[in-house]
Amino acid sequence: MSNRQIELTKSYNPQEVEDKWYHFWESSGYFKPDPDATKRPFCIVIPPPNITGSLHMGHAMNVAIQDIFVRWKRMSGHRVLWLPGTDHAGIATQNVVEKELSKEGVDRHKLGRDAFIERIWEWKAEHGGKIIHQIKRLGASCDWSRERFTLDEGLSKAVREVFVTLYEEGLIYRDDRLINWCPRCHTALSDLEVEYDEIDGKLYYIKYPLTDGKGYISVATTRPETMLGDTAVAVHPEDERYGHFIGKTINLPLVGREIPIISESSVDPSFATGAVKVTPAHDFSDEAIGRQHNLPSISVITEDGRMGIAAGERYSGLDRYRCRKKVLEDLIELGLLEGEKRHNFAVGHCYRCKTTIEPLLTIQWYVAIESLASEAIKVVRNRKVRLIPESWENNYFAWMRDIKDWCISRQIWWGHQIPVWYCAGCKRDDKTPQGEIIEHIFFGTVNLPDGTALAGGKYSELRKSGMSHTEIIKNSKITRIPRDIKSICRRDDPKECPECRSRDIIRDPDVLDTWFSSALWPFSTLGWPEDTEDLRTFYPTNLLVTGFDILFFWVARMIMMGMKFMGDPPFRDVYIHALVRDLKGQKMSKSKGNIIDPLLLIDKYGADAFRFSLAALAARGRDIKFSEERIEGYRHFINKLWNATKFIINNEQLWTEQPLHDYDKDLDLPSRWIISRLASTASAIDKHLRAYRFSEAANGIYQFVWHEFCDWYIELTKPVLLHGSDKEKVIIVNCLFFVLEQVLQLLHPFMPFVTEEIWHKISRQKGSIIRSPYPLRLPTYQNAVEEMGHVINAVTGIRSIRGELNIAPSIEIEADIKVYSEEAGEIIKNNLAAIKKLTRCKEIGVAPEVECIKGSAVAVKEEMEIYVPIGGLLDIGAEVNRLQKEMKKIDESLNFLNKKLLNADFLSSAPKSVLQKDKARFDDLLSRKDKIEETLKLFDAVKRETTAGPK
RNA sequence: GGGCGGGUAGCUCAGUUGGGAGAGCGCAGCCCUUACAAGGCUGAUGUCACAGGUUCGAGUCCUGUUCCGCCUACCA
Repeated sequence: MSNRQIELTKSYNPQEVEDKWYHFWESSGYFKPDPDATKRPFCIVIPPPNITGSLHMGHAMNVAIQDIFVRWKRMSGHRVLWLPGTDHAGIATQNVVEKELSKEGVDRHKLGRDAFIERIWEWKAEHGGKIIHQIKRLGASCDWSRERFTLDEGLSKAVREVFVTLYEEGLIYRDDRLINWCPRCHTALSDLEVEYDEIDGKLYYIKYPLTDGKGYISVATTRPETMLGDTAVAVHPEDERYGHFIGKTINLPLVGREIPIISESSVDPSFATGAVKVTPAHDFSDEAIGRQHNLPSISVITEDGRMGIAAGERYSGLDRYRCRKKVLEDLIELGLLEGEKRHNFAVGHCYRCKTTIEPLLTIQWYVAIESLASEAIKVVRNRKVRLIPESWENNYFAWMRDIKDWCISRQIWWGHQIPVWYCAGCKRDDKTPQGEIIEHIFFGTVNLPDGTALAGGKYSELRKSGMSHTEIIKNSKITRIPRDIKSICRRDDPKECPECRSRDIIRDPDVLDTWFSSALWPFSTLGWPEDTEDLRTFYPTNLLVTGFDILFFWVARMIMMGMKFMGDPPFRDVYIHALVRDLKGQKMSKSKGNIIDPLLLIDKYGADAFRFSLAALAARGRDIKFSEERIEGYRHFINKLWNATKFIINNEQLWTEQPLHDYDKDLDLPSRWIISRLASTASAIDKHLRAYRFSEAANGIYQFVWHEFCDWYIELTKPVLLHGSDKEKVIIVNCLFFVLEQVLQLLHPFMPFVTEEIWHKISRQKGSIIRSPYPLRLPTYQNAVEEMGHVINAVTGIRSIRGELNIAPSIEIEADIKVYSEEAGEIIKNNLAAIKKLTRCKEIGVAPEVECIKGSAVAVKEEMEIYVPIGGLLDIGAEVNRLQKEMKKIDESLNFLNKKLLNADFLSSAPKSVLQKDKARFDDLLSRKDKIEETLKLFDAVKRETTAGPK
């Protein structure tokens, strides 16, 4: 037996222990996969957070769920790897550092590409670890020795390999198309990176005069400035108002261009004027019309969101919004603005900086997505990849069906630069070198030794004027490389053109979409393209935990790339958790100011309470409205556990540390009961976790610990500890410790810190709870639950009487229990001490025949009637009231059951088990009804006596 | 316009194959019973959105209606 002195503080103090245990775990290597190769591997890769980010509720939810799962799997005997890392987040990171630079009055172009990238690495070293540190505070048991970053050497190699392979197979190509352009970030964006927000705008009606002078046609537009690039007006072929105009031409106001009126069935005649101006270079639907009708595309807006030369001298150089104003003014002056109307419509915004997107005609790199997508659809369809909850499958399929080629080039510097070179020396078909059509636009101007200032020009000319190759590259803000220039794509950086040996090769300045590297995450982090031990062991990974907001951005693309390059999907299960919203159900966002900072919650309540709340709230497929009150409740739960531990440890000197098995035949009913209940709780939790039902798992253990272990079992041990024999005490203390240990283990995945802290307070345990075996296959004792039910009924019966009749706890009462069976009587008698203690009774009589004494309160339970004689103290009216209320309930149930049992159809078609259950219940209710009726009669007699008065 | 999810106690939400409606918080009453007042005991509260249907039996399955979210779409 132990003679250690263990002291527990009055309440649990998370701040004091969390850091300590985290360091202990990490430094002891517990987060690394178990070296035992016979264990089944289990692997999760973390959704890499953005290095510029800081932890928000979404991350917290995501990380908490993964850690619960990982810790559970680790304890269940798996060789677990949870692989962490971060994402370089091209645009976001570049924006952050650019902002920092602008405070110093520096522009990235002044700094130059290499120096700027160097600067970002410095920033990353200083601030990039912030979110990792925050994830650790949640208790995340990631293997940090394997932490990866999307711009790591290894991951970059993977990106290069994938790009070159897809390029060689023709699945990566370059094309001129209309794309979503952010004029502020100065880059192309993929369709997914555009957010559409409804805005209060205006619809302007503009008169377009016919060239033949016979009237005009009115068009409606939300963007008048784009009219400068109009190349047609479209009307519906069957529109009676306009049919006769088709084939005629318009004299485009302000520009003077003659443009045709074309017939286009996609035009809705009922909307606005029914005539649409067509600007193929600045509107996606117009681009489609333009292609169909072979219309020219005239770009009138530049990459800066200003009007270009093609917009005409009057407007060139103006910002797009200033130009809109000016166009409108000019139209008014000409009397061509017919009117304007309020109009709400959706406008695309950059998801990073919220600037209004400008559709621009540019040349970009694309991934041909169709063949990749069809494989990715297949594996979800045949459930090689399971989406959980399944309802996301529909969304997934819908998106994959309509998927468009993926624009992967970004006009920024931070990221994986595209491994493509263009040779200035190679000759084109007309024998002129390619360098003559490669155009450079400089940042500012470059002064040549002869004094001329250059703002850019064709590569060949710049070379002729004396600039070196590197000078040209360094000063280029924009490099325009037309599509017909041959590209050189290599696994190694070429030093010269493989065809003409020219050293004037220009690398494509663009970098890849960050999601391109994220798409490779599940295998690039494990070492691919090298054939590593980790890759062989852990790929395909078992589970991906993510929010639905990146289902398409990331999950779908990982599946595509996994299938393409590994021939196997990157994970088996995808658990898609809900979004965390505020109490009103609104998305948390900085602009709404409704953000709850998870770190503040951890400071205030501890990581365990916070994690437990997240788990308890994580019902499948539903958004979570988060409230602080809820955490408070779970902090109380931790405190409850802490105090139960205190009680148990107070009796530590009686703990023999022998396996409970040794006491098996001497266990009393409450002990057999609590162990049986523990066993079913453990298996229920296991079942729930397997099915990703985190809330049920959390609530199950909560219910057990608080309302069975603490409310009943610990209370029931008290009389034994006070009055029992030494042997009884030893047994019950061993049982207390046994249950506590199992409870800690069951709870550990949910609340790692407090369970580890308590685990170490218990002397028997060596090492960390983190690698202790998760409780499964615990013993259960036959009939223990049913038998304990009698004890509980007796106690609650007496307590109800006390409570409802307001008998002060200080008053000790007597009670009589009339039992219906010998077995029930035995059980009650065997546990009488406990029942007395829990009901504050000084005496309880138990017999099959007990008669109701006058002035007794009555409770009728299954298998027993309880009488509490309180003589003159009894308020007969109140007691009659109470019984009548109970009668009413019983009658209602009886009616319901009676109807059912009289129904011939029910009797013939319901399963036997249901029938039997209902019959038994009916009989029980009926006998209870009889008892209560009897009692009521008795009271009636007493009442009459009292009213009649003594003679 | 299309798709998805949801309407269950005062609030926030559970409710896995159809078989007597649950939890937490809040509320009311009584209690500092030597682990815990961040606690204990007792109690009250529901036309499971509405209307039909299938079934012996529906919160649960089907159809329609309605309200609320989210995603998606080229009404300029």
